[in-house]
Amino acid sequence: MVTIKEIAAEAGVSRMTVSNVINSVRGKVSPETEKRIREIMDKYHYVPSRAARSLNTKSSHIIGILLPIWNAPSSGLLLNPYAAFMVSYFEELLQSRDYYVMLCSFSNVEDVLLFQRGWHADGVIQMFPHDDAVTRELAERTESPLVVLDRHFNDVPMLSVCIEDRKGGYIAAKHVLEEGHRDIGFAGSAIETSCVVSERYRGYLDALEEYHIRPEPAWTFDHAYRLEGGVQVANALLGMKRRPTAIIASEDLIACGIMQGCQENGLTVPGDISVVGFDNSSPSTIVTPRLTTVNQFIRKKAECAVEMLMRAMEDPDYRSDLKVMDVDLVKRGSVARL
Amino acid sequence: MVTIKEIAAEAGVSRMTVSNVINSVRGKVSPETEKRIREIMDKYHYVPSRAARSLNTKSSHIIGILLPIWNAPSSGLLLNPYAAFMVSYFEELLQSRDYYVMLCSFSNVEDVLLFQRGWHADGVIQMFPHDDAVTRELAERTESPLVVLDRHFNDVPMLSVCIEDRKGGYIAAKHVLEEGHRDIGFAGSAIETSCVVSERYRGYLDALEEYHIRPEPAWTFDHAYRLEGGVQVANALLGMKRRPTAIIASEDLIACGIMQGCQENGLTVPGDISVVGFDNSSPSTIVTPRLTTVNQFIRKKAECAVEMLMRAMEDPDYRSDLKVMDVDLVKRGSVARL
DNA sequence: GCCGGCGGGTTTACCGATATACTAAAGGCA
DNA sequence: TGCCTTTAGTATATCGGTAAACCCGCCGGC
Repeated sequence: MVTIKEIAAEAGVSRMTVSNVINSVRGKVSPETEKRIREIMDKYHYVPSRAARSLNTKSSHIIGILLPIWNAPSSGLLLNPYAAFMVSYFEELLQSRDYYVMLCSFSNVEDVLLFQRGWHADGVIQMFPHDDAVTRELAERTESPLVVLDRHFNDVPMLSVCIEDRKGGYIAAKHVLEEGHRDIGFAGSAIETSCVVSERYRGYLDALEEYHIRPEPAWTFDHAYRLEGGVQVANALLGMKRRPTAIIASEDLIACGIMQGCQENGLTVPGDISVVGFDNSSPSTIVTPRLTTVNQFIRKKAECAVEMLMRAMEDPDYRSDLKVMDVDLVKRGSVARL
Repeated sequence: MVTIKEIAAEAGVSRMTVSNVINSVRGKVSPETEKRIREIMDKYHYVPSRAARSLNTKSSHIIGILLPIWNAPSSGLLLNPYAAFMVSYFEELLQSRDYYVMLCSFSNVEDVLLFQRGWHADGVIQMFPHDDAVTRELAERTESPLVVLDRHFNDVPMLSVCIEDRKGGYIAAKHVLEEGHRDIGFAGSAIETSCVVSERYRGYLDALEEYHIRPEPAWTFDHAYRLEGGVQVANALLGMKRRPTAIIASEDLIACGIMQGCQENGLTVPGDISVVGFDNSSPSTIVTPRLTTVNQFIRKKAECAVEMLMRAMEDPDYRSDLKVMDVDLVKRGSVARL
């Protein structure tokens, strides 16, 4: 593997001159010399070593994507379609700016600090902050700029990109209300502990209140995790004397589970029950009927997070900000007019 | 940020002694000295710099995951659920061995070489080799061990992990044959150009031949890409005077599209038409009825690829190998007995 | 004629670790 | 006692770059 030394030797200049060519330092190298050096670099397909570079410049060009490990191994976050989209967008946006994505699964804050110190990551992004204590500690102790998705604390300086969760819950419920539904349930993964879910739930309550409807406690389903959680909700629904005519789910996958559970037991969607999802992720178009869902602009969210990170990397005073991204409703086939 | 120098100074030893502690070199440091040094390292939360390390050891501990860019940006590979699983498993398996996953999207071989040279990646993994010319060139020019998924050439030394695609196509078709079907179609994304798909197609033909059935050309659908491709196949099916009673898809998402297209037009699955998918990826459990599909052991495949890579990194002579992973059929609800 | 500035370089030190070779003291054995 | 081996280190060079300071010739201005 050819190094800057060999290039310099062959060009008959010092290494520093080659370095100046690499970094396009203006007014340091004559056009002829530059041309000569570039030709030699091309000839040997020379690429400067990132490791050697980062040693001096204190900039590794590595961005860590933090993937929390929940419990079992291979509970990998990427298994969530929304996360997979996110990572994919991050990779694209960052690589185009010459930053590279390194994945880092972690179970506690110490793991992250180890990662940051070891790789000298220029920045890190945390997705799915499921544990507030961890997120808070991370925000306080991180050694390079951190952008957190979907969570923000006002009492700690931190950079966050969130979405209008409450509005999302609201427009989902409002939509079914406008379609004539009055008996509306809610199914969420962790209404109590997950801030995202509780906000969505509050939005749902807001809409009901607007129509002077008191929510029926039996129709609020907590701890409905992923597809199976949705199926269980459907089973519970099936056993009820009086059922809601519509149900709002805190995530698409839960909505899909509800649809599946209903359809497998003779209830049609949206004929017997209307369902609204949240995220507009890939499952929402796969099911039949396609799912009406609250759309997050994932791409814009990713762009926003990257912008924040880049700015924080340049400006050491930029360590506290919150961007809240809008949401809208994608009407597809899972809601019927009553 | 504290470095080895400060640790050495505080411990009153040379940096080399600290280095020996870090690397647990036996018989180089007395137990007392080691204890003292470790305490100081802990006190400062010292973590050795990977960049500095890799400069000398020629081992960066970076593994690149190559994500081909097909055409438009954000055609990101991770959007494919199978790919997301794979990357997630790689990340987990590699990090537990102290190797870190760096994502690298690329549109040509030159991009990959730049990546490898720049980061001194210890190894790279290519997923979704859609272009044989690129894969071949990559295998020839790669600068660090390369493991290719789902593609192998016998005339080039290369390390590959494939699956029994032909067997997969065969058991899918055989299953519906055993269930009494005789009019069986096939829908694939790129039968001609994608080796994976063409093998699956051949397996399908094998099964038909075993039952002395001549395939009906009108029931072979090529260029059915992703969900929409499947929907289009369904639409084509709907317009036919004589329809197959079952259809084998080369990927789950296509199968889901077929199901959706049929269900939206009054055809029931599996009542009117049976569908078999391929991959056993997340969409297969989301749809109703759940999809009968050919299962790849994705986790095992990932483990196998990682083992190969590790071995190749140790043994410079290990540069040609092919592992073919088994497949089986997951019977769910999308196939009816005729 | 002298000084300052600029273009186009070079020299030297350093980033944070490791490899290699070397040393000094202690222990084993004849 | 002398020689060899082992233990526990140190010294120095090096990995592949970059930062910072310095150098030199030339030109323009006063």
